[in-house]
Amino acid sequence: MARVREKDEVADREFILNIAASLIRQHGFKGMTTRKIAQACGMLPGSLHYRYRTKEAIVVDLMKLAMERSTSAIELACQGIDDPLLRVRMGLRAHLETLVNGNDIVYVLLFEWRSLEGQARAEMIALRDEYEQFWLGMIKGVQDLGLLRRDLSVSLLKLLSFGAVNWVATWYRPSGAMTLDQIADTIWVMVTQGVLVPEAHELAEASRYPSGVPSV
Amino acid sequence: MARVREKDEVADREFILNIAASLIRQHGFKGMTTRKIAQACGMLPGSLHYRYRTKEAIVVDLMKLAMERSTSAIELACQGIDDPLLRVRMGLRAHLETLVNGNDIVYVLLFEWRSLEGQARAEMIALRDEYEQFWLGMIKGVQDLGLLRRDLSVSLLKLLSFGAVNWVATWYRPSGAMTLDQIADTIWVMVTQGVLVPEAHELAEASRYPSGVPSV
DNA sequence: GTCTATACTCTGATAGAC
DNA sequence: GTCTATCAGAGTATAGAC
Repeated sequence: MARVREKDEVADREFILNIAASLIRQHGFKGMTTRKIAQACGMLPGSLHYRYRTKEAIVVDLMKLAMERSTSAIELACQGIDDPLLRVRMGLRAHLETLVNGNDIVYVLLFEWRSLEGQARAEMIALRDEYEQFWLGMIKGVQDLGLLRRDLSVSLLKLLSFGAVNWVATWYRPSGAMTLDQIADTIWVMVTQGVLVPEAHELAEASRYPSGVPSV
Repeated sequence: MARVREKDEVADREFILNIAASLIRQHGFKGMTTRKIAQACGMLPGSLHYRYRTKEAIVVDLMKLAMERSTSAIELACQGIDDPLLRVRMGLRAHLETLVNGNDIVYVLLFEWRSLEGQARAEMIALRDEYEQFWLGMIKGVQDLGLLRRDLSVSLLKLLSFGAVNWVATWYRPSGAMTLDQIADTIWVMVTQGVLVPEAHELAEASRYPSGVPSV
């Protein structure tokens, strides 16, 4: 009996949080109201307040769920793969998929954590850093094989490729011309080998700012 | 007399919009209140309402200003440069600089346009598309020289590199370890030549998803 | 665990004096 | 062009019945 109850609790939690995430994505944190969540869940505001005592508590729980989902999706995708290069490629694809194909929970985690303040915000930043640390480890696996250019900062590469991937969520539509596989493959080619034909690499390296350009 | 007045008007406009952008970046569109803007401008709410009849009108004007600034910064940076490769490199650097070193106006344009609804939203999307079209032209200049890999979509490359650049605004701090020049150069190397040593390009190309991985 | 009813606060916007 | 004063609505959160 206790087990059945527990299952229902979890299901309700995800149901509520999915709706909350969708509303936050549409209207932002301040634009999402507890009334709207309750209504979409078929409850009245007072009932939702029984589950979550404050609006902020909903978002904190939502982001924890997003972190769990994202991390486990990547771990699953990399399971049993030893080649560090392929691990990154698989992880990148898994990250992209949970971001755009799951629901709005991961999107909210990545784009709306600034909405939180004080303690809740610090907590989220810590969780996010942990997640990015995970990525850093994967990239370092490639570095340890001596496959990374030595003139580039690893943590900067992490942030830049993270940006290319996460930004996809701002424009991707399932009905669009590009499939997720095409996008993931193009990111992979761009980041690992660059977008220029090999013959042009020298030209790109040689391009220098004209004199007189102020340093930014 | 009329000229002096006009100068004051423009100055006031930018003053108000800078403050509004800063507040939106901190609290989101809904979290920014007209009262807060007025207070930070040393006005009372009624006075601000005389300048902008609705809250949405403030944001629309703000985004128009952001677009003007961003476009003119890039045009200035590319002025007199013929090499398409260098044009992109200079434009990218200028875009990055107005995004993180100017003030919060361009940030709000790129990250908060979803806050708008209806007519105002459509207007902003049109302006943004125009801006991205400008970038597409620059990238096509490189393609016309035959320097771009032919297996990649140009508009996808635009979106992906746009993502890598724009995401910088979410983590960059002027006091951080990286200078803007370092960041811009690393983006350039990553996007044009890739982050792997040339010897590893073959490995990256050869890495294939293991069988049994469902297509996403 | 859900409902009803409500207290309290903040918000965008307005009207009219100066 | 700025101020004072204020309205009507929406927001979070609460208290207590069921």
